[in-house]
Amino acid sequence: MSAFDVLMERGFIEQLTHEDEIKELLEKENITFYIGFDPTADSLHVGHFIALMAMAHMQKAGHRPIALIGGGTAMIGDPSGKTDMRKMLTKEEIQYNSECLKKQMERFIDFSDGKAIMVNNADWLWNLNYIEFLRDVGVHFSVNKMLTAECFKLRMEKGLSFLEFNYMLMQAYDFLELHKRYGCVMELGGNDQWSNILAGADLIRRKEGKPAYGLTFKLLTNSEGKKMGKTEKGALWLDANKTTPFEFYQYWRNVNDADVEKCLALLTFLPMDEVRRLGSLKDKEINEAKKVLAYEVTKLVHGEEEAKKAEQAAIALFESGGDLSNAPTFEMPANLLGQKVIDVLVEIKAIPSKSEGRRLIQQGGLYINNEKVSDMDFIIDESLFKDGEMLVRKGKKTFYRVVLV
RNA sequence: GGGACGGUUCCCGAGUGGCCAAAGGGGGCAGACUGUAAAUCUGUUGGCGCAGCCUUCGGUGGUUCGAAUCCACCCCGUCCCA
Repeated sequence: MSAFDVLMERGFIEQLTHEDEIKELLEKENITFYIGFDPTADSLHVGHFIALMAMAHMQKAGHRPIALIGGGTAMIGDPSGKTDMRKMLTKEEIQYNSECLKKQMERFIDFSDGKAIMVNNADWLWNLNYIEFLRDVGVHFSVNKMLTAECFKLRMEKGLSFLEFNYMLMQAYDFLELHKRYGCVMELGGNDQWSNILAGADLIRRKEGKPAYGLTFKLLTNSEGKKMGKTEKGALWLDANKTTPFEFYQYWRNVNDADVEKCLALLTFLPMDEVRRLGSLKDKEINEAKKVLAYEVTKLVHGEEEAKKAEQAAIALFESGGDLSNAPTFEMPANLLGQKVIDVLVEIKAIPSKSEGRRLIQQGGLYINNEKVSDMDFIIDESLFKDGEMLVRKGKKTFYRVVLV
């Protein structure tokens, strides 16, 4: 089975520059392709994870991936599909972020023995000569055409700075550069990158007279078409310090019934027969599929050990039994004993403000050791701790293990 | 550079001297119903020593008993003209 068939069957593909040619190419040859990641934050998130999965599938099929870190393009900022210009990052921030992304990617892709390449476009973008670049690359771009590009549509209403307008040229130039250096013939990316990918492929055809291809992935959306991978705290990060393995596990444990199969196909390596079987489970049964999904994705991102811990914690909290020690934990200094719940919870940062705590109690959403707290002045004392720990529950799904220290 | 219009609480967006912690929607949180799902319904959504008080409406000063609302200057954005 070729990489093309795998990506198609698992539902990765949204658009292709040349469907038939790409299909044939991926069947008959081992190619070099690239995916770019701009270091706009110090961690990758789920959106990037899809791309990494696609990269891994391609690599398994014998193709050579180039993971490009956009240290240069992050200096510009991609306006594609965004309503406003992003905050400009400093060179230092970008360098720091680049290092973080690099470490994360090494966990998913095998870079040993030249099986994959990692590059940073800062290496060639930071020292570009403006005049040379304009004469060399700029001539090949039509402003008229760019203005009609989908990726700028939103910005034609709210304003687009010249800085960001240049992003497309930078990315196109990357593709050309990788083509020359490594014989890279294909760029993959999220569907929001379609215009940029086309620009790069066009540039190679014009300047080199050689074919270049592009392919975009479906954005991870739920059955209502909304972007997935967002939590109340923002993105669902791959970094354990930004999104804990338990939170990460719970996110997938709670996906909509309708999205389970799609997620299994995109985010795990389970065989498609198994994916389809799990996806076809109905009603309560589908919870089994969700457990598999949560476990598998967490395993890929955080490793088997963390995945098991997260699973254990979930069993302990929701099904009773299992090992509680892996549940999210807060430490409570012993000198807080004798104070009101609200004060204690705010102090250990389990809730952000006392007003919120009062609201919780008023609405009957706070439990200690599974008993509802209805008294605003409820006192936390030592008798609540069994073996030095107490279980606080906020609403139905948020649990904290509080440990006395 | 000239002119027009804007900058409101997490987001969108009403408010144009006191009745404004500020309509409405989105999102969030909680409750009911459930399957740790979805949909639906209800409540809630600045902080605190919570029948009261304190801090918020781009910034700084001013007018006024009283300003998100009026005035001055400044900063930022969009549009039109140059």
